[in-house]
Amino acid sequence: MRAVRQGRKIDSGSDRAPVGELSRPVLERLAICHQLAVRAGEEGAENMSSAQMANLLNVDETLVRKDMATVGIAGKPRVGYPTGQIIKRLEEVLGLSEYTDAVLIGCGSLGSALLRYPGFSKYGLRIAAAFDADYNKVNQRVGDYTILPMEKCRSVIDTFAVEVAVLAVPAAVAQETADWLVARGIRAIWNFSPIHLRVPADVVVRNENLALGLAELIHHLKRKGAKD
Amino acid sequence: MRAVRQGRKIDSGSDRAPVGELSRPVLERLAICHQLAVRAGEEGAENMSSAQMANLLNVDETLVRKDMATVGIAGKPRVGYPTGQIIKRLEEVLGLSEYTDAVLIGCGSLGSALLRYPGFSKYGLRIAAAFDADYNKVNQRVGDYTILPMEKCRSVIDTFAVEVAVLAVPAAVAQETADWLVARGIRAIWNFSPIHLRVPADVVVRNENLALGLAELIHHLKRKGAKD
DNA sequence: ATCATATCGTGAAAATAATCACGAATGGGA
DNA sequence: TCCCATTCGTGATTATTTTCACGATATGAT
Repeated sequence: MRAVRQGRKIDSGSDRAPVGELSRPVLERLAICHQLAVRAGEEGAENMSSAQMANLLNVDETLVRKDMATVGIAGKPRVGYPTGQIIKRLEEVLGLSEYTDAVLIGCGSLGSALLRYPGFSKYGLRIAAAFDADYNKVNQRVGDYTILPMEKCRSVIDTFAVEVAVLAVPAAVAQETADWLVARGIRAIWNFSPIHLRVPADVVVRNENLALGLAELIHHLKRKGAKD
Repeated sequence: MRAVRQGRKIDSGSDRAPVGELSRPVLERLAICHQLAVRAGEEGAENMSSAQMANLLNVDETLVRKDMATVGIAGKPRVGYPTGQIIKRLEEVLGLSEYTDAVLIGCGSLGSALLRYPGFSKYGLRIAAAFDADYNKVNQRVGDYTILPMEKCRSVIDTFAVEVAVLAVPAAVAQETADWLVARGIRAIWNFSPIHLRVPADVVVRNENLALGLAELIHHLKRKGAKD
């Protein structure tokens, strides 16, 4: 049996300085470094140099060294940084090493895909239950989950002390759903609706805005095309 | 019947200065401003002030004014910026006003969800066809599409002069699939695999890295929780 | 054992991004 | 009509992020 309580350190003895607030660029690079290290490890590499990582990240190698220093990963001259330590330490820092419980709201096509997405559990997110306001969807099975009616959401949040919600509802009801969740104790929202949510200052929102990604991609494509 | 050729301006007479390279932060804010303006417009607002947008974006209002200036949107003192013009101009700048053709590779749960996602066409991306290497999936219908075998991908790319690919294949084959696509003329990849792709310098990649988003969300949640 | 070289670590400098401060313009009310 | 409050526009300043420059250190070859 496994502890369910999220957000608690499972003191494993190797905790280092808790690392202060990390800025977005740093966090982004660290997450990518984690992936790179995992891949390198799978390919048998014991170490990675800052130059290797920097090359893949398209930044100066100094910056990678600074990032490593920020989270307390030490390298060795002429060798690099040990992949094992990169992976382990970054999983601590990025919060990937402990499970976090979440509820998923909205089981349309995107929500259903997220429910089936194996990556979540790999990255430490455990969907406690999935909900939909549409009674036609309630009781349907999606992957390992049975869709529950919104009425039951409150008790699940309370029972598991869930603080994170994955929001995949239509744009039209995204804001009101977010308000409802916040009122019921949700402290962090991973928002997949194409709406910029307005929440109290003590609630964290990450907008996974596909429109934005698309805009950025197309903008760059056009720029490149124009250039050559 | 509709023109199919993508990437061509449908000269509508209102083209302004083509706007140089926009940095990522600017692009991000503009995309959000677009959404805000759409919502405000739906609620009947003729204008938005920089202060309103800044408040929703959590930045200084000056910055919003600078962004507007960057893309050539003018406001009026005491009134603000006309929502209609914000929407129209930003759709031009962000490339949302003309259709761009794309192929979608990988029709697993995420790929299928993307195929069904109505937001794409709203934001100017037209999926020409969807492909999967798994013959069990070929000929299945997903939304409005029939999954095609990878063998047919090349001819679709050539026929429609497709430059954009949406990549939703498993991590293990993401890199090789990307290489294959690039070799066949794809110039931009919207990557949903949890892998940092390596591509030639003249190819644009946008990594829609869910693990990264999750890491950022959880990191901030922990920070907040520790603070109060 | 010593040297040459690759790579880390870090303070200084440069580049980029965001905010501040304030003048200019506009619409509404006395 | 003229003033006042509001909001835009933008140069100067500050903060943040990235790169540069260079000394320190460990490994492998002679």
